[in-house]
Amino acid sequence: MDTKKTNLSSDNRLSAKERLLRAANELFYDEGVHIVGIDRVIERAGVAKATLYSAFGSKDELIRAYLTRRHMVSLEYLNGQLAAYETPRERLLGVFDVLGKLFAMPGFRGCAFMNASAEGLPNSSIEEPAHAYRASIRLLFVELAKSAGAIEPENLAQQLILLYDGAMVAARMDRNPVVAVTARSVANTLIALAIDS
Amino acid sequence: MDTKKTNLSSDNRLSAKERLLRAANELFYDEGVHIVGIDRVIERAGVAKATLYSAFGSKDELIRAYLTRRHMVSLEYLNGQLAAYETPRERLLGVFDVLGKLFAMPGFRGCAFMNASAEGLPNSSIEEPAHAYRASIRLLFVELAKSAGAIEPENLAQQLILLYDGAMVAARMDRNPVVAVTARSVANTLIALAIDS
DNA sequence: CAGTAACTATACAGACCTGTCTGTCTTTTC
DNA sequence: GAAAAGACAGACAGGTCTGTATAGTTACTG
Repeated sequence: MDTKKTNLSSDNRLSAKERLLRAANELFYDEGVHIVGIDRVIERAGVAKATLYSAFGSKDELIRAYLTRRHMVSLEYLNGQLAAYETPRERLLGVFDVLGKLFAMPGFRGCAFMNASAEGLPNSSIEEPAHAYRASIRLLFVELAKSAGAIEPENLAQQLILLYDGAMVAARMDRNPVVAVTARSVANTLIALAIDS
Repeated sequence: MDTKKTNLSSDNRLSAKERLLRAANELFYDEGVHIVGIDRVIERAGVAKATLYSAFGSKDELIRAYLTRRHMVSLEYLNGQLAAYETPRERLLGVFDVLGKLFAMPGFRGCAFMNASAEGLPNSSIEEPAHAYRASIRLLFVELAKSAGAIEPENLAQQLILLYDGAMVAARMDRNPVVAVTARSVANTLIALAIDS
């Protein structure tokens, strides 16, 4: 009836915890985990403050849950997109096609894990999900490099991660989504050198 | 007499404004512009709060001054290091040698401009010094690429910036300073392809 | 229908933040 | 030596933040 608030994060059919996670995802990613306060999250989620604290225990734990969720969703999305490519070599390049799409999306604000990590104190509890995410990305590149027949898969993976991170930074800070094309082209060169030689 | 506090930022021979800038540089870089409050800055600088506000007007303006100073110092350091190399081509590679040194320094916490940008709201006043810094880095790469005889200097510069940013991110997030070597080696390949062909 | 679990709304404590203001001390300058 | 300028310490206002506590409401369940 009262479909006045139409955003997903306050859809009453969803559990309070789910609405909180969605609201956290939107606000934390758009504005930063530090600037956004608890009150804004519960307001968007349409949830009482006590519910948040009974579900997550602390804001810190909510931030970690937001990052963990984002880790899962991002990897599922990436793997889903890569499934459309036929060979490991095409999938390696496909990563940069996916990046190009992400960069062009409205509201793109860079890598959530880089941003959250830059906001937190050194050795904060945020670093753990950030490391987990980076380990997953690295594993993806290493496995694909192996399957593609790279002579030194770890080395090729590290090179491609450089391009991946670099494209992320340039897309965010220079507001230049086209950098994904440059990264893809360099990746193509490096892959050829790592496989054909 | 009371040389109890021996850190540079409270050296009484320096002006209050200079001590504030040094204290801001240490604290903002180490812990983040958002987490560090005015009180900690003035305490480390050994300066009264009113002095800060008469010199800078606001915390935001102090942050911008910190970034502007850091922009100048970083570029001077980089150019100084590069002067030891003989050819433009060596200087292009030399950038990654300098990065390697930076990454290995104790207290390295990534790029101050990336960090500050990630902490600020979208369209915050922090973005301006960040953009200025990135423009300077881009100009450096483009000029060197031109001098080195690259066929498409802008293209080579963009490729090397990808490596530069990527190395920054990996050094910070993966705590892996050795990534500068990988970046340098890829840069060498790309430079050869952009010049020799 | 009674009881339980979960949620809402709201007020509050305690800490911390930026920025202003008052008043004192020191140093420089005429 | 007197006046003026600048820096000092510290209190304060007004706001925000996290997290807790209280009390009332809804919804399910045996």
